[in-house]
Amino acid sequence: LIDVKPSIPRVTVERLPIYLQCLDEVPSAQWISSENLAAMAGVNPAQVRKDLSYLGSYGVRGVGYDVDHLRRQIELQLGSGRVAIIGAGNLGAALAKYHGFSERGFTISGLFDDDPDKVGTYIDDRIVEPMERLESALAERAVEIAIIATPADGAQEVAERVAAAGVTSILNFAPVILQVPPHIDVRRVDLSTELQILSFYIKRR
Amino acid sequence: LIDVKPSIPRVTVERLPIYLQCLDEVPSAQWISSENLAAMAGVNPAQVRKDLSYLGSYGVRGVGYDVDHLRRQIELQLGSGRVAIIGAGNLGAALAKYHGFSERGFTISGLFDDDPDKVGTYIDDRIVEPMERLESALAERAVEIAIIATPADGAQEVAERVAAAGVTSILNFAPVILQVPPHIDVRRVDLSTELQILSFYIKRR
DNA sequence: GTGTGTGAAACTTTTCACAGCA
DNA sequence: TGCTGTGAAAAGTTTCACACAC
Repeated sequence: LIDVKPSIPRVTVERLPIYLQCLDEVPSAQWISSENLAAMAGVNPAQVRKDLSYLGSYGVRGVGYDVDHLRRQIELQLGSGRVAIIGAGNLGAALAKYHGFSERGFTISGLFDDDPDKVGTYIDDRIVEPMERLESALAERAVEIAIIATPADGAQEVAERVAAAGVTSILNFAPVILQVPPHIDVRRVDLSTELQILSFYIKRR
Repeated sequence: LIDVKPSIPRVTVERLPIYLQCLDEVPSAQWISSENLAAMAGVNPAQVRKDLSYLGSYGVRGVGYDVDHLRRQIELQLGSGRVAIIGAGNLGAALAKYHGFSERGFTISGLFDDDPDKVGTYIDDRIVEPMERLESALAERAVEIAIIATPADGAQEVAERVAAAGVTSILNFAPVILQVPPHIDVRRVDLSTELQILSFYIKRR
């Protein structure tokens, strides 16, 4: 047991998508320095170099990073996958119509709702399926990520159902803190929370 | 110059909305221990105590925290404010219809779009206003936070316009990294980014 | 010369552990 | 006795600064 930690720090993982987004604005077949990329991403150049060094040594000293190669390496780490959206209300429907997911390699493989008036209707050529089919559909289609876009009061139950169906990653838009077993990975997106944080700093100027 | 830092750490500010959300699930006129609140929030009890101690000493030794009092204190810190939504597409419209903002004390004081077909229409009894009126409306209504829900290619320009109009806090849903002067506070919500982070950890199990 | 890769230093955040108060 | 408030230790993160490769 000599050394056992080649793993990428959590904070670095959270910055990789930012670098990828910045690289999209740079022409292919070009080189970029850590200083330039840092300016685009709004971070320190040393941070860029350290972050990218976790992926391997892809830079060239005296030159910088090959934009295309770097983009491919980051995409390789972050990957892609099959997602299902649970809840076809305002937010769920907006997510179903959003095409940014597929640009990043994610496929929407299901859209579920418990409202009988919505089930069977189409949102942007994607049919709304009944909640009864949730478990079987997730398993059949090998869905890896569940997006919870239900109202607050249904979210916990949905989380338990998708977890029981074998999904281990959840993106939660419902304004509740989900209680899940430790092997389930939850990320939270809460709109009011973001406004509250901004508001905190407005008061302290 | 003896001591000059009573300020609340950034990470603590980001957790306060979580505690507030947890407290909403607890009956009023009750007491809660750091251990219970920590379990609900998914953090360590010592962290809860340290976070809350930055707000002052509101706990009672041997008993815990008064739920109502704690809720009021956190709300006092996080506050409320007037927000405008720029972009009335899928996402902007969903945000305009979302009632969670007002439950947390935020008022939507304007919804703007540059599509002449949308201007003048109503989304959930809120009228869509033309982009020409953006600056004057933000100033007149003393808007403090701008929510950018435009496509990627319009976002940077919108950020510059709202900044020029005096708004110093931006919640950005467009999938670009905004370039803004340092006194502007930007928070980013990017759906693909969240999926990519989840996907990274799926690959490493 | 130019800009990466990386140890070491500085700083931030989390967790421990226990004194102190109801 | 039970649980907070908080110094001090541990862990994690950022930044510096410079050797080294192109």
